[in-house]
Amino acid sequence: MPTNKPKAANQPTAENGPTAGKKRTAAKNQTATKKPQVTASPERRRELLAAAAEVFAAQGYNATTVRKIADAAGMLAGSLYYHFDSKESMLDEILSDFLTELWEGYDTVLAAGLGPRETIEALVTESFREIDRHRAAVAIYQKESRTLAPQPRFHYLSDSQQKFEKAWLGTLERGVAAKVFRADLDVRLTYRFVRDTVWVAASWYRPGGQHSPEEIARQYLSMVLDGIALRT
Amino acid sequence: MPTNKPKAANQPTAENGPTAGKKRTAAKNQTATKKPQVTASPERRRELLAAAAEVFAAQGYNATTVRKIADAAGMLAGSLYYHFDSKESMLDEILSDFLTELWEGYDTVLAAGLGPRETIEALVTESFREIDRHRAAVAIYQKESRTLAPQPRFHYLSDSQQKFEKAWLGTLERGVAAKVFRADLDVRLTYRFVRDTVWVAASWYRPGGQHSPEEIARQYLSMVLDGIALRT
DNA sequence: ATGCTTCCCTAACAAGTGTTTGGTAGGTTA
DNA sequence: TAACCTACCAAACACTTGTTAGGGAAGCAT
Repeated sequence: MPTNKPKAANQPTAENGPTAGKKRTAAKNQTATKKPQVTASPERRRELLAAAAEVFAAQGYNATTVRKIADAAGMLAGSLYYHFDSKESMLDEILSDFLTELWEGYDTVLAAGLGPRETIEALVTESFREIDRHRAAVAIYQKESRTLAPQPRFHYLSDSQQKFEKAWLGTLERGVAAKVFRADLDVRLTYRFVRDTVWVAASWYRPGGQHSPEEIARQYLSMVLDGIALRT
Repeated sequence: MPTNKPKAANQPTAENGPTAGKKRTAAKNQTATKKPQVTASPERRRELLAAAAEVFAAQGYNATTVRKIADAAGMLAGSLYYHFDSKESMLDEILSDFLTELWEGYDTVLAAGLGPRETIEALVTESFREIDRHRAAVAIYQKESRTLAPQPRFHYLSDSQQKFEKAWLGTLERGVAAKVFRADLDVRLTYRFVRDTVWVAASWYRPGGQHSPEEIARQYLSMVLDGIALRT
């Protein structure tokens, strides 16, 4: 499954033509297990991934060279390949680790059988907690997910987005039906607004700031649920 | 779009000179008019910039090669340099053009002497109109502004952000003082939420969709001002 | 015809890209 | 002691990147 990578840089340029490849891959491909190092300590691995995530989040994935990552980790570029088999697989691991943890939290909330309003409140709070814990990963997800999702390797991003939409949209609709939320608002539009605002917070949130995730969630929910206008 | 065929080439570069030194002409200073082509028709220039903006928005600035831009424009990479003197200057022109137009609209609104709530409404509506007209530029701005702003060349991005914050925050505070907005919400947090949600819309908005900019603004304002919860 | 201008192409260059190969210091085990 | 494994470095390789020279076809003015 993770074996053959299209070597050079992708590209949908219709015809790769006869002039394309220069016989680069020197018939090395036979032993299936391409995994380079499984023996490595998982701790060092996580350290390196954390370093990489910071750089990815700060500079963007494409603008980040493996040499910058290695620099941040205090080693040389080539040495990274003892731990990971490509730059892309680092990104992959960062994102899938994050999403796995995220959905653990979400699924717990969704299985709790709360009412619509309480579900929204719990989801938002949980989201800000995830931002607190995976700031870098969330920022990367925000910036790159749209470009990555079409790639087969990152198909789980699309899956996640669909699950995401289903959970939020479903809750909103349930709330409208239960006369907990207003019926005159476009549910899909509302969903987009809510979703975006929550996650964009990763771009300005700094852990250890003056607002805890719970406080931010409280303020945000107050705004979205009750509005900022003063009732008269 | 006529796909360019001339992708053969790729010659073996006679000697990969170990004489690496040879610093390229940095020429970073833009002290005076160093424009390479002023003679070019401004119309073609805008066409090319529009094409570039689309690719930048879709793939990200760093992930976009000048060859992709040229492809989208139906020409070859080198030909772009007849119109622009660098890839960066294309980005520069796209962003500064957008911001110039944006502030024309904003300044008009701010000078109208409206009340706090009406000012917010007008700003939001104006923002969605700008998204409608400069979707690509807004998307680029969203993705890259944080990385670009520190660079001297893009210092106007920081300026704009400060003006932006001043206008929005000022209006919100004015509204709180006038008892038009709630006093128990953190104004700075509210500002961030509102700002982000408005602009992130550029990532999903498609002109010609089922919602006009004005309709989106209306829905959004309804949510932020009055909340989505049903009043009982 | 000539020259000039506009706009693009061909072909290259040098620096930078992700990745591979071979080596090796230091620890652990036999 | 030797063999072995882990985690890294040094140096390259194959390709892509932004950018530049030189040239040439088409149009216009002289």
